[in-house]
Amino acid sequence: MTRPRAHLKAIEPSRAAAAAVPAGATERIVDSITGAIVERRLMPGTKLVEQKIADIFKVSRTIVRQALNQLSRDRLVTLEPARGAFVAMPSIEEARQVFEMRNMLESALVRELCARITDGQVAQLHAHLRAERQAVARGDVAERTRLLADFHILLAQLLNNAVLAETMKDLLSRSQLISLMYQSAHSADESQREHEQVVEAIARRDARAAARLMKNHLDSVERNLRTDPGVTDLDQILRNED
Amino acid sequence: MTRPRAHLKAIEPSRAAAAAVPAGATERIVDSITGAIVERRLMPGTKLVEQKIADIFKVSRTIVRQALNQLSRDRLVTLEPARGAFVAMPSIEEARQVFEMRNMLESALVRELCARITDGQVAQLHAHLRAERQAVARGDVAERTRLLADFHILLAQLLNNAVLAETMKDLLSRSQLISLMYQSAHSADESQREHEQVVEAIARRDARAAARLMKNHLDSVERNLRTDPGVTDLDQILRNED
DNA sequence: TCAGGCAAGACTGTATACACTTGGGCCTGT
DNA sequence: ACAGGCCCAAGTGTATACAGTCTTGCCTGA
Repeated sequence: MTRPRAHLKAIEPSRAAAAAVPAGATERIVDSITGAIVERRLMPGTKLVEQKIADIFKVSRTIVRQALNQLSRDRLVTLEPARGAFVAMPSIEEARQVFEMRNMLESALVRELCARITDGQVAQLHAHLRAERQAVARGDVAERTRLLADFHILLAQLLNNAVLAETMKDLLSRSQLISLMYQSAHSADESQREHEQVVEAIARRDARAAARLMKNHLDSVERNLRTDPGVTDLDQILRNED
Repeated sequence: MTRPRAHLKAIEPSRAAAAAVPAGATERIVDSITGAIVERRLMPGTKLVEQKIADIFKVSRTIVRQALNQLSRDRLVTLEPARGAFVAMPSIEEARQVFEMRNMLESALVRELCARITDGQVAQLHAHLRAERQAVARGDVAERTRLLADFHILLAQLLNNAVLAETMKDLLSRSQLISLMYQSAHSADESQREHEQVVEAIARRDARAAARLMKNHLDSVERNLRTDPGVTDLDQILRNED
């Protein structure tokens, strides 16, 4: 089983984050790589060589290893003993499990939200939807992807539950990795409209409808995954010169 | 704010796990410390000094740091920059959040289980309940604590969902830490009986009842937490000579 | 021509060394 | 007697060195 070649320029410190607190060098690397993965600049299967990353960020391998360990706990990276770290390639079965769990959590989440949400929070949701619409309209892929994921995290945050929100973040980054591996045919446009419907139901405090619409949304995303990976090792080999 | 003194003998390699695969030295340490925490041999707030742990396990600090990092991501350990690692002291608010999330997840879990569980799996549950009863009857505190927690993890496993099961493991160890910090008045006996009721409903494939009973169970556990920490820093100082 | 094996390079895993920060005891001055 | 400040021990944070393992390309022999 061969692996794609690494194009590690993809994770360069990108943002002005470089000038940020020198503390949390590890976190800076984690964020950069996470970003690179969900924004599809690092493809699944790519090998992440410690020394190269260390050079890019001007730190020692010690720090890089810490970062890779964290990423492996988020399941964005797979560590193979004595072989190295690779961008994860979640299986179909794992995808099923992630979506099943999201279904359970998010149905319960919106039901609870209907019981407790304030008008101010509804306004927050509407503001988020507006941002989503704009990003979709102007075809800003990176931004719309981020916003469509953040929608679900925002729902968790509105319950004032950091524990839940953290879990949602994990599930969402895994979901994004899954979507890009199994090239979702689900259009951003469709997702966005489904978000609108969910919020509408929440605004009405209609728990039943909200839960049903959320379930539909998640099912629809999952159903639109291609059952054969859009990204295979072999596939990567054939197109790794682009 | 002063901290209790460390009695780090509590985490000695304990089991014959020492003879296990030499690979996964890090994991061995994580397991030992996790065990020591949930079995109350390490109290919340205890400082975990890297070199001492390294000596106990005969490894370098490098390995210990990896282990402590993992534990901090499980929220069993808190890392304070340049000060060290401490057994976590979850707040009341965090406890609320953990139980709220468990409520959402586990209600949905048992509902789903009612729809899909096989007779063989019901038998597995009955076997587990039998083990619980025996541990409670013979007053084996460590074992009954483990089994009462494993019950919830077993439910997740029966759905054939490793992602969910992993999350449940996390939530359960956090719950155990919470229970021991806020000295639960909830008797093992009562918990055990509530588990019986949940399983009975599942065996009947009565989703409504199962979800309701599970919710009651979790609420009852949470309600029985003392709202003032049973373990305080000060408290620890006063009794740290025992 | 091709399979098998071998050796060199690349990379990971662990230990160790060193710099820096923190906390506490001791000393001094009032 | 007590407050304030200095200094040293303890411990953490990072880099580096070294040992072990895996990969790959080359060479040999059939």
